[in-house]
Amino acid sequence: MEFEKAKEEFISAWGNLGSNWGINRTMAQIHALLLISPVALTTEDMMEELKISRGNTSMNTRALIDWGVVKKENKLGDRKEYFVATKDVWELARRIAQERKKRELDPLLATLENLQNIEGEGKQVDELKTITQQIGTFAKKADKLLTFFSKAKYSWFTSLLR
Amino acid sequence: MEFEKAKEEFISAWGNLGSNWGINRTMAQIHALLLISPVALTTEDMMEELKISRGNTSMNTRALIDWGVVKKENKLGDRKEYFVATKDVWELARRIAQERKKRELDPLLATLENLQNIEGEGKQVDELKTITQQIGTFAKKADKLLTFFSKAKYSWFTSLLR
DNA sequence: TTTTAATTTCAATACTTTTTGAAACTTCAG
DNA sequence: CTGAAGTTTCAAAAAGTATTGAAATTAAAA
Repeated sequence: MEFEKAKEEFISAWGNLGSNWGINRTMAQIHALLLISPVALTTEDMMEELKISRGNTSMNTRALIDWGVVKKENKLGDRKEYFVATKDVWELARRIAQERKKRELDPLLATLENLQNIEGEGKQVDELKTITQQIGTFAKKADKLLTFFSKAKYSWFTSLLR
Repeated sequence: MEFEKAKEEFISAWGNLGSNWGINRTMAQIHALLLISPVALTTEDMMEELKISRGNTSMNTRALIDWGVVKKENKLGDRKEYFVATKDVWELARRIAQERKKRELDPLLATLENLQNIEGEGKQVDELKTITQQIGTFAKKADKLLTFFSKAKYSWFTSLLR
């Protein structure tokens, strides 16, 4: 396969994966572009490659920096900002896990906590109590696992498969 | 907390969680409603409780059935269809993992496979090759793990935490 | 078979999210 | 300080997604 074609395919695949994950398409595409670039890129470079506006580029590189998967770089004697992605896939997975835990699991746990003391009795109440309790137990385990995951070494992940 | 209030909170929390996962809000809310209901519900029941249209209810219960987390039930001498959710949280987690693997990981693996033979040489090509290869390795491991997960017993999951 | 209850489909509409682009802002150099 | 290069913000527009509601379909009952 020709290089340009392969590059497009990769960027598009990463964009798709992102949008299934609640990460917006452009953010994922910028990330893909940085991942495969051997050098740091400027806002202009990204705008040009992905045909997106300056504003969009700015917002989404910032979001990537917030996720901790992209860093700014400066070059001496150059006023522009340059961006590079963390190339380590394991590190990337950890960051994503961490961020999603923060956004999804933590609020769920808080709500379930809040639902602890449901008043009244009867079948309906029992059912609600049972389910929230079960989900709570499960979510706490998932939480622990994700916390561990986001601090673990790659070798731990690999060893799970044996 | 009063029962009605708790019920609303739970349905709303589940709906939120869903929409962070690329599952639409209504689908998740119907699911929540069925999860906490001690009896099977009809389309009418769900429409009324969630204030949604007949069409919406129909589409989303069908989707839940496709995901394998809701089942139809019939009552003798009653023409209506009744719906129940799988109440087993572990079973639910497995189904979701399975479905998401199918939708996200499998297509990514296919694309990476497709990107195997990139023509040309130079830094850019090398970088693309390196990254796709790394992601491929990681994705294959994640795939194995998810496959295992979606077939495993709850006790396996629990034992991970020790 | 015909009638009637229930369900599904889908074009139109409402709603949500993303993207643009230009103005405001920041920062550095002269 | 002033001007130029670069970056960020945000209201408005575009694009994408979900929801409605009524017509079409299906299936049980009479």
